[in-house]
Amino acid sequence: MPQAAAAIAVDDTVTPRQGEVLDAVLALLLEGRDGLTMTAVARRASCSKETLYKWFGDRDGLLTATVRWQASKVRAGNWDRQHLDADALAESLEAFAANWLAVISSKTSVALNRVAVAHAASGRSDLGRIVLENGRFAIGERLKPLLEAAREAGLIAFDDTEAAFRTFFGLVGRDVQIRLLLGDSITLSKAEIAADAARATRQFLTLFGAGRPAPRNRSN
Amino acid sequence: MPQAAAAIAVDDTVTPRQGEVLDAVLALLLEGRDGLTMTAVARRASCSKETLYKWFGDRDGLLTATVRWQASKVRAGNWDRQHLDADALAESLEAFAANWLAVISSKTSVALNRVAVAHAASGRSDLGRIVLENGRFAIGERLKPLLEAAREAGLIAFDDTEAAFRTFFGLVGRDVQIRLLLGDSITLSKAEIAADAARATRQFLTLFGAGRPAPRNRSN
DNA sequence: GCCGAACCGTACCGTACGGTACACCCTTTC
DNA sequence: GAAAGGGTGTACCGTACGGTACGGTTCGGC
Repeated sequence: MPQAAAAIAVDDTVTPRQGEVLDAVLALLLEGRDGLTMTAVARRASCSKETLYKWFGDRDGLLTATVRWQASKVRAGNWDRQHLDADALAESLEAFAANWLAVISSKTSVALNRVAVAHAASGRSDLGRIVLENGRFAIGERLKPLLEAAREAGLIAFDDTEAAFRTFFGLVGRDVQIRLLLGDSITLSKAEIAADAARATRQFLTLFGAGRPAPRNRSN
Repeated sequence: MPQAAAAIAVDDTVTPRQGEVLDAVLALLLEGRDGLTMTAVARRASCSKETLYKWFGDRDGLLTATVRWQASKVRAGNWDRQHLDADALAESLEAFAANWLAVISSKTSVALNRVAVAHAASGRSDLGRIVLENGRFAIGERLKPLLEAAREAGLIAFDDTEAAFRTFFGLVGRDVQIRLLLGDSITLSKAEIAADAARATRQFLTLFGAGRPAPRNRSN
């Protein structure tokens, strides 16, 4: 059976040793500077190139496995379904926003998104799709139930869940991701992330809140 | 004088023939598929590689000149300073939003941003900086005077102009740019762009409007 | 103790591409 | 009409990198 690579492509069963290899790819990746060659990966992971090709098929397979590997690490926590009142909603939204900001501003996310963007540019857009599904769309699917539960509880009002989510997405992310991808050296401290998450949540509730809107804030 | 390239790097004086070459780069670029080699550019532009190197120094110089060339083409219109009332403000904001959406969703912008992102990944981040300056920051500097004039006219209220702009940016762009960069095949028709621009403007005025807020809209 | 499988390290191959050199051509100038 | 300068087309070089082959080593099973 020559295609051990297929096993990795189909399910996410990764042996510990393979995990080490993928961690080496990640390490190399966020070292940046174009260092991501197959030879470099093999050296870093102390394995042979032949093993890399046996396990992952080719360079794209290795990158794909790495993206999946990283995605499998960051399955973030969910929200608390019962007793959803205004405070709990705001808290959950803030948590989502803060988590999302922390993810997109991490070096790992930036590096992986850059690779995926470059990959998408060259036609075969597998990586782009995978990153999108595990990032933008995954958080959408996780957040939408909260939004709809909050709507049913009469806390917020909207017609189109997708549109509401996209607005939230925009309020949270703003220009952060594109700036980071393009190499702008902004750094988000934990405090800034918390403040941004709170601001975005306030703004979102002002736009979509059903009862009396959240207090207007003019700064930030 | 061996460095004709320096002349292009410093000012934007581009001869018609050089413009043709840069247009060839753009054409090749949005054909995608990794076709952007120096040989391909030379063939497409019917010039010799030697000329390319003489004019632009090296591959990076050619890309940099291309980005500047494209940026010099899209200097968009400004707004009308006198008689700034609520309607004029909304109209100007919508025009900004629509223009910005049209730009970022164009094939050219996507292709150039992808190149710049890949470039930023490899350390030397010249292209990323240039794209950022001509995109994200340029529109910021053009929009901020409008926001501040509107504030002085008592139409909107905010403390931090930059923060207000970033919120507008987020409301307009949402997830469009990252999805396009990652290869998601969303297309924005003129009607959708207009609708999005109107929605973003309504939402922005709801958040920052000083008088009675713009009418809440629950759909879209 | 022997076998085979898995794997490491490394040498090697082919190719693509950035960059250079050169022969030829066309136009302008004196 | 000869010389000079700028440009085209092409052949060429060096290298980096994806991918393969192979000898050597470790280790589990019998």
